[in-house]
Amino acid sequence: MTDIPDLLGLEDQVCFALAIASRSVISLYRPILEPYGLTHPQYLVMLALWGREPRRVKDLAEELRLEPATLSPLLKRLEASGLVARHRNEQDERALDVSLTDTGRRLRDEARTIPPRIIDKLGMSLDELERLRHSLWRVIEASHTA
Amino acid sequence: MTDIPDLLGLEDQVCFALAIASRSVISLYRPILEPYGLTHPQYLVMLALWGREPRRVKDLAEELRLEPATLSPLLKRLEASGLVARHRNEQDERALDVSLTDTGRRLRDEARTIPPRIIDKLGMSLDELERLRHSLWRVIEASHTA
DNA sequence: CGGTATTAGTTTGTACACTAATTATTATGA
DNA sequence: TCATAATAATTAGTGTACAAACTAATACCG
Repeated sequence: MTDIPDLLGLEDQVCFALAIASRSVISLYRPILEPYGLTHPQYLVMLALWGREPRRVKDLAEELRLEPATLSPLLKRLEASGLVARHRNEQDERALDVSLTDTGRRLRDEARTIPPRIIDKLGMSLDELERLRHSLWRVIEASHTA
Repeated sequence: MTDIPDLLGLEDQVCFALAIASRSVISLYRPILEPYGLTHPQYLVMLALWGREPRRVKDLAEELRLEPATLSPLLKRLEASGLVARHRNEQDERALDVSLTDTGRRLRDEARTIPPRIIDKLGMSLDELERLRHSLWRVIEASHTA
């Protein structure tokens, strides 16, 4: 295996760049989301529910690419914040219907300012961000066929 | 604010794509790192130390873009695994010198197979991955001037 | 020189991400 | 019909990432 190029520099690793980029961008959201009492993962859950509700836990977990084990306490905290309600489904008592409260629905209007503020903070063109986003979904898909 | 474009679709968010891409790629490492008894963050620490040792905690934290609060228990566990040693610096007793053990140094040889295996799993060209990596560092830098 | 500010690393607390196990409900097939 | 397999969501356990607080050592400046 002497012909394996030495690719062990930390900054050579795409996984390292992905991890740092993810964390760095998410850290920009923190001060913006804090006044709404939301963490970034909670914000993503809200985005999913603003898009469509009511939803099953399993359905949300799939859309958010999370394990239900992660989502369960996350939803619990959102419910405790009064943004989300969870009710046992009547047709299938194993399932929960997760929906927004009125408060949760109204929050969408305020949340509309968030993406432009982040884009502003980054100072990158929409083109560039769009290209990045596409290549990210490219690698996500590649990782699922691996 | 009626002229703010509605950018609240979950999949429109670069941050979501970043989070999922990061997690997805990192999940590919898990079965590969498991036989070495390493988690992905621990692997990154090892990469940093293989690059240069001994190191201060603060120095490692900066290179890994981690908080010392995160790195401290992480190093503790690596020390417990026998891969890393931590000694109080003699010139400045506040500081630790973090170095590899012989076992830790030897692990580098086995680790050389890891990046090619991941690249193989992803089935993406080196060109494409390199372009991605560059744009990721681009956004990392942008987030730090924000 | 010595009191105070700063620094290095750790601990505590909270949230999250994954794996494994658990409980209750529903689907399946003999 | 009924025992068993599968499913939905939760809980428990481990590791990690960040923020705040803490302890001990060093730097600084009057």
